[in-house]
Amino acid sequence: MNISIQVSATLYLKDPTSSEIGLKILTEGIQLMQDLGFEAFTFKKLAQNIQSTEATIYRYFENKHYFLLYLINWYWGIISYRLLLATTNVTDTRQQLTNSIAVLTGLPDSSHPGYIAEEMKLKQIVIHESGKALHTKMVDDENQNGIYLNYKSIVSTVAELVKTIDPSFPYPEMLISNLIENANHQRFFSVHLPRLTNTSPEQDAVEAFSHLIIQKVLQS
Amino acid sequence: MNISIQVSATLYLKDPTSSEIGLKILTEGIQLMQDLGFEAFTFKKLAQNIQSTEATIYRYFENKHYFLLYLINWYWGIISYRLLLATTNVTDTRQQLTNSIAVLTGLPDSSHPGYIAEEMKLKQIVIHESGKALHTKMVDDENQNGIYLNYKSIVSTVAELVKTIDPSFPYPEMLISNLIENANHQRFFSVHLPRLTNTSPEQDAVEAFSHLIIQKVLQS
DNA sequence: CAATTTCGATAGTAATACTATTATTTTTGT
DNA sequence: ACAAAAATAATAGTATTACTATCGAAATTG
Repeated sequence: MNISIQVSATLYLKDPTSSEIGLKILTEGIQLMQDLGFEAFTFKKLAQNIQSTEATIYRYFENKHYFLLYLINWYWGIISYRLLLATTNVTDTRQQLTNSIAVLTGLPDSSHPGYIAEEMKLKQIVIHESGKALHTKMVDDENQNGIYLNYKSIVSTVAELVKTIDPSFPYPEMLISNLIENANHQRFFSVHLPRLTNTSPEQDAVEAFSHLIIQKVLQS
Repeated sequence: MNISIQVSATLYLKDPTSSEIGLKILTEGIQLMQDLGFEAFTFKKLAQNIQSTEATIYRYFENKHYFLLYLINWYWGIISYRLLLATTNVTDTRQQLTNSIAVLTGLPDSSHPGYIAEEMKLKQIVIHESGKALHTKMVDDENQNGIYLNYKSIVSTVAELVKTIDPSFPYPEMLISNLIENANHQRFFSVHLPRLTNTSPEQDAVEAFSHLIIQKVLQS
């Protein structure tokens, strides 16, 4: 497992990748967050799962809100890395954008180089729980503390590609943040509210939809 | 205040529009939900605000999750009504779609006929809290109980317009649910994470973006 | 191997999300 | 107008959550 991905230090009290028990908090915590959902997830239950105590987990993370932010940040760190892989040594900007859209809206493929075992679980957590992490009264303070830098930098980087391809397009950041959020939403809908979408777990159409939007909307 | 808008009866134990105190629960509850956010909102605080007791509110709503679902359902009921107003007596399907997109992604205008006082507050609640209502482990049960019918019917109705205009477009429901969700997301970003978007509270570009997408993507 | 950090075990607190009981007030049917 | 029924206020109580505090034992480190 590769946890050397960059996660903002303001998200933890003690680096969970620095000890055995910290790593157990992460791996079991991801699993439990997925199984129970954010609301039912507690540090007490996690402590029982790793045969430790609440107090120990509180030494690593301020509370479960920060724990969730850590996981989401970790996910976007992985995506940043994937974006880099998908665009380096690609000379054509249009191709760079196509590859980036594939990373942002497609499904992770375990045959990819640099595949990270936890990625699928983290993606599920992002799909189901990231709204609860973002839509709080603390969002402005957290933004000040740099907690969304990973995410903002991804949107900014890909929006730059859009600007290069079509400098006349007036909404590059909105377009990209929309495609990212939409991918997660539609995958949630496909499982729980299928009449709201045209994609399904069997026939995933999210990436195709995203490419179509990009193709139709940008002039080059 | 017009509360005769249709809200699914599975959302309440006793109809809050049927009594004085029920109406106070709604109007003060909307305000408090907006002020505190879903996490900090409690029935105890609401009871204090309306000079009543927790037990009374529990007679109307099972818990605060259902109360939030009620408010969101109410909002989509209002939007349904607006959609009807915006499309009746409009003969051109393309114009019907344009008007519908305006209702779904534009800002409510108090000069509109049938303006409902609570609408702006409800919209804010939808923007900030609806993810927390939807992304729970109970979503499938709630869907079975018809709680998302208002929302699904809106997407379905507008997607039909898309199908009429361009029968070859493969993702009508995805397109519409995306534009709806995106409008709320971008308005949140514009206030809290402005680098993720190209709209601002002063210069709202969400509706323009939505029209642009529709125009570029559909062939007619 | 001494000093320091880390951890486990236990206890405790304030707040939350309810449920229950009962007396009083309000509403309703006739 | 009045008895019966329903709704409400007041109060109390419970289980769980989200922490904080303390302290001795174990592990790590310099």
